[in-house]
Amino acid sequence: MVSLTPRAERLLKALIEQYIADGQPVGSRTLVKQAGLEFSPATVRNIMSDLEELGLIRSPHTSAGRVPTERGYRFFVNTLLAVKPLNTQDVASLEDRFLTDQDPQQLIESVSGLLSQVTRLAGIVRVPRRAGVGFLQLDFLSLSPTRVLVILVAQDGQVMNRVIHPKRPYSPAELQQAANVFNGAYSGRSLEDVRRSLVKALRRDSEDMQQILRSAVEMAHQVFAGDERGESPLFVSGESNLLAFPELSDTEKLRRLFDAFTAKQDLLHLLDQSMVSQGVQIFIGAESGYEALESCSVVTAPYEVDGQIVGTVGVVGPKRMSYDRVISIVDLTARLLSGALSHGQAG
Amino acid sequence: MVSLTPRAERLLKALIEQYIADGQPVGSRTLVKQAGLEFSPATVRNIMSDLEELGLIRSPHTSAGRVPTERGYRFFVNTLLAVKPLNTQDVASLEDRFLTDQDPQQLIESVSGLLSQVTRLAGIVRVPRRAGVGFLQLDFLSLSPTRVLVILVAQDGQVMNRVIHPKRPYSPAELQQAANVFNGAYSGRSLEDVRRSLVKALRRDSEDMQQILRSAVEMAHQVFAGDERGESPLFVSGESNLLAFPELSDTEKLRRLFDAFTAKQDLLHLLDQSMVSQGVQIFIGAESGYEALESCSVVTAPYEVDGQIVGTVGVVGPKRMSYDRVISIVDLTARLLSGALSHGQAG
DNA sequence: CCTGGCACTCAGAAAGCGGGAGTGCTAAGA
DNA sequence: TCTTAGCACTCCCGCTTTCTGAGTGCCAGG
Repeated sequence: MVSLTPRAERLLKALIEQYIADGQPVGSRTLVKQAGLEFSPATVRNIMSDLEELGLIRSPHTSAGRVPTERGYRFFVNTLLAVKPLNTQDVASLEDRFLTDQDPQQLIESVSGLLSQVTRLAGIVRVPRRAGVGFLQLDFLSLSPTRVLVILVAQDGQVMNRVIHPKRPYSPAELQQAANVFNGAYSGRSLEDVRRSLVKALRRDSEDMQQILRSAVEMAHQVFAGDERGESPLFVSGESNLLAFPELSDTEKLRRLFDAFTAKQDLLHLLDQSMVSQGVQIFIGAESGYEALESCSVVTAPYEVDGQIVGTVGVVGPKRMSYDRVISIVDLTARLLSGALSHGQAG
Repeated sequence: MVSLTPRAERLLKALIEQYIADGQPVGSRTLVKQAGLEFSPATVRNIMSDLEELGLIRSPHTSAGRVPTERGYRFFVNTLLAVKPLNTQDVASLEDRFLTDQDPQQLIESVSGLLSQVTRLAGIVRVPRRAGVGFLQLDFLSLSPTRVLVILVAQDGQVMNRVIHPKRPYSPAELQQAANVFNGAYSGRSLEDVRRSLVKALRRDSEDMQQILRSAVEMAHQVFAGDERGESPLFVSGESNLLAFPELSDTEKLRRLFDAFTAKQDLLHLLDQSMVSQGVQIFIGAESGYEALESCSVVTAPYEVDGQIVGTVGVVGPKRMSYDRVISIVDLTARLLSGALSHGQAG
């Protein structure tokens, strides 16, 4: 870890803050004026020269000011950044958004929009994989003779549903019975567990299994299979906010970035990475390891249900983002979401 | 309506097709070569001059080729365009996408992604308002003493759900009973209808109403209320495809366009407009009436459930899109979706 | 070790300059 | 009367040139 004189630190901090504020390379003169430093531009130039040697800042070209490098940003967030608490108004407006009695799935999805709105960057949310959750109940509902609606409820209140087309018509009574048998057998076990049992049950296909239960198993298996290949567990909102940043307006890069938002693969990996440890994590530029994100920084924080990390929320923006503000917001959001999802929580 | 000599029509058609293909203003010489015309560039220039007077084409500047105006495009799609059927391969790949046993809601949502993939433009989908649909069944499921999951199933197989927090704990048996009573009273009626009755029931709050039914009404009312203020009924996908078109790469316009995708207000109005009549509709540039869309064309088609128009699918792209292809795709998609959503449909 | 001074560098804007694509017009030919 | 070849003209585009100003590095004096 680099160590700097207090003066150099102060200067670096001022420089980065200035650059974050207006995106222009900052020169010695402006820096002195803006930060109200008590030494001269020439001195500042000397110090900046040192900082450049350390790889913390660089000039885009000979006679421009200096710009932070990724290392500079990293040093900044690691040791210079004082994360100041959000003002109470921001806090209140965030809290408001978690007071609704929403279906948890929808609440989670809405968080990406929330984050993008308050940060004016792109918000992302990693939705929990449902496999580990407990299975609560299965219902069959006849829509028409050939179409049966299967509703599967998990213990955390998430609901999955799917229309299936059984090979022969079933009466409502038969369906009811099938559901009862099924629920009796599996209620309370984890989805993963149920899934494994189902696969085994289908393979063995034992004679002693009642016809109706086998149908239930088949149907439910379809639902699980659908869940498996299912929708991407990642939501992105507010991509268009990023168009406001000139440093991201290179069309080719922009396209790559937006493609990454659509493909979701890279982001998903990044968010999975951030699920292993608690608290806010920050990936600056190439640190993420993904080319499409090399002009961006990503700030993430995992959220929990009943003490167990199940997903991640985050924000994607240009490297020159207001880290202090963004960090506070992401952190608070993750905690509010955890609170809203955990049991024993009153509405 | 303008009327043109057959030669002029042929020329205009060739010019627009050429311009759609490569986005460059097209001059008399290239036009002769490209379209294999049997007259000379000079003649072409004369005809182009006429077309320009009619406002169908224009030069961006003195010595560039010609570019279609909106009027030109309009004439093109109205009278010159022979919508050729899609090749069987495209048809097959589209049809494939509608064969899955999906929850209708999800199927509808996925169509915007489908459209954006096959057209390489932005796909949009207007989701049905649910109020008119018939109500099928309500279920209460106890998640914890203070949290009850309400599951509402509509006759078209759509499922809405929401966690509510009743004022006092209810036993599973009570909940079951409430659901039974409720379903007995309302099953088969339209959501709109149920909603109205609920409001009335709550107001009157009659003594003869059993306590448990009243709770059911209250809970269900919460669900309906949630549905009311509910999520935006519009889905957009593949916005990033539009970044590939240089004519849309003006940052300011792009930003407006993407903001329109996020705000959804304008698009929603446009799609509602297109729901009033059947078949494909095309809005070229300013025809849509929305500033953000003035560099774009929008192609839409409504889809139906059991003969009733309930929503719209569409595509947003630059004015120079392959109208024939896009029209075919949007049309077919709308029809496949209608088929997949209508009853009596085998899987 | 700080600071004023000074020469130097270089991006970016403004200006100048072909080259070339494409036009409109005219006059001759069918 | 319609078509076509010819030709002068226009004006965008890409190129180079020039100029300016912001900012630097370095030196020498405090």
